[in-house]
Amino acid sequence: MATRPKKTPPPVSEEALLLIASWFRTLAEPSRLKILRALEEEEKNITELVEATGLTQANVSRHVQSLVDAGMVGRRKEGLSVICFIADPSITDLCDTVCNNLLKRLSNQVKKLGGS
Amino acid sequence: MATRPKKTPPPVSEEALLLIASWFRTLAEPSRLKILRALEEEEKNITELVEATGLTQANVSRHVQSLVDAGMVGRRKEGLSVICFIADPSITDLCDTVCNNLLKRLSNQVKKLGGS
DNA sequence: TAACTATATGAGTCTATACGCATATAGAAT
DNA sequence: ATTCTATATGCGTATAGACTCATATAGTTA
Repeated sequence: MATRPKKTPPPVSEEALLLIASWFRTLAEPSRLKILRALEEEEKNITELVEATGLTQANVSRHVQSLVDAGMVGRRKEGLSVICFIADPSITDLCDTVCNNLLKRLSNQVKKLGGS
Repeated sequence: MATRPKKTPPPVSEEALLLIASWFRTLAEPSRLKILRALEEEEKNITELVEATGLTQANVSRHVQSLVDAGMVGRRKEGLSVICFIADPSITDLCDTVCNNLLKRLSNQVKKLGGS
C-alpha cells in the first residue's frame, strides 16, 4: 500500500499539465524567489519588499501579483500599505527540499571534479 | 528543534537563486512534464517518448537534454537507441505534492463559486 | 479641496526559449 | 562501402514575459 504502483496509467489531462507547469513557472524566477525569501522572515508591505530585494516598485508589485495568482502569497490592505505574506507555508518547505537536492548534486560534482 | 526559526537571516546567494530558479524552470514546461510522466511508467527510448507524448522527435530530444542537465533524467545508450529514465525519484513525489496542492485549491475555488 | 504617499498598471523594449524544418551524426545491418 | 535507423543539432520564426519609465489610482492628511 505504501509503495506506489510502478505504472501510473493515463491520467493528467492537458489542462492539468498547463496548470502544474504554470505553478512551477511562478517559482522559476529569481526575483520572485527573492520576494518569497524576504516574506519568510516576516510579512512585509510592498515598500519593504522593494528595500529587501533591491527590485523596483513596479516590478515587486507585478511579481507579488503573480505569487498571489499562484496562491503562494496573500495580501491585505492596511491604510495605504499592502501587506504581503506567505499564504502557503508548504512553499517554504518545498524550496528547502529543492535547495538541499541541488546542494547535494553540486557537492557531488565538486567531489567528482576534485577526485578525477 | 523541530520548529524552524521564524527569521531566516541573510542566506541564499544570487547564484543560488539562479540555480533554484532554473531548476524550477525545467519543470515549468508542459512538454517536459509530459515526458517525465511517461517515464514514470517505465524507462523509454526517444522514439517511444515521441509516441507517448505526441511531440516531435527534435523536441523530445531537446527537452530530454534539459531534463538531463537538471539532473532529473538519466540516459544510457543501447545500440542505436537512447534509453531515458527518471534519475531523481524525488521528482515524482514533488509533482504529486504539487498536484495535490493545486487540486485542493481548485476544489476550494469551485466550492466558493458554487456557494456564493 | 489640495498635496502627499503607497501601490498598480499601460506601453514599449529586449531576451529567452519552444517549435518546425532540414540536416548532421552515430551506429547497425546488408 | 552503402544504406537504413535512431538521435542530435543548426537556423529561423514566433511568443511569453521581465524590465523600465511614466502615469493612473486609492487612500491619507492638512
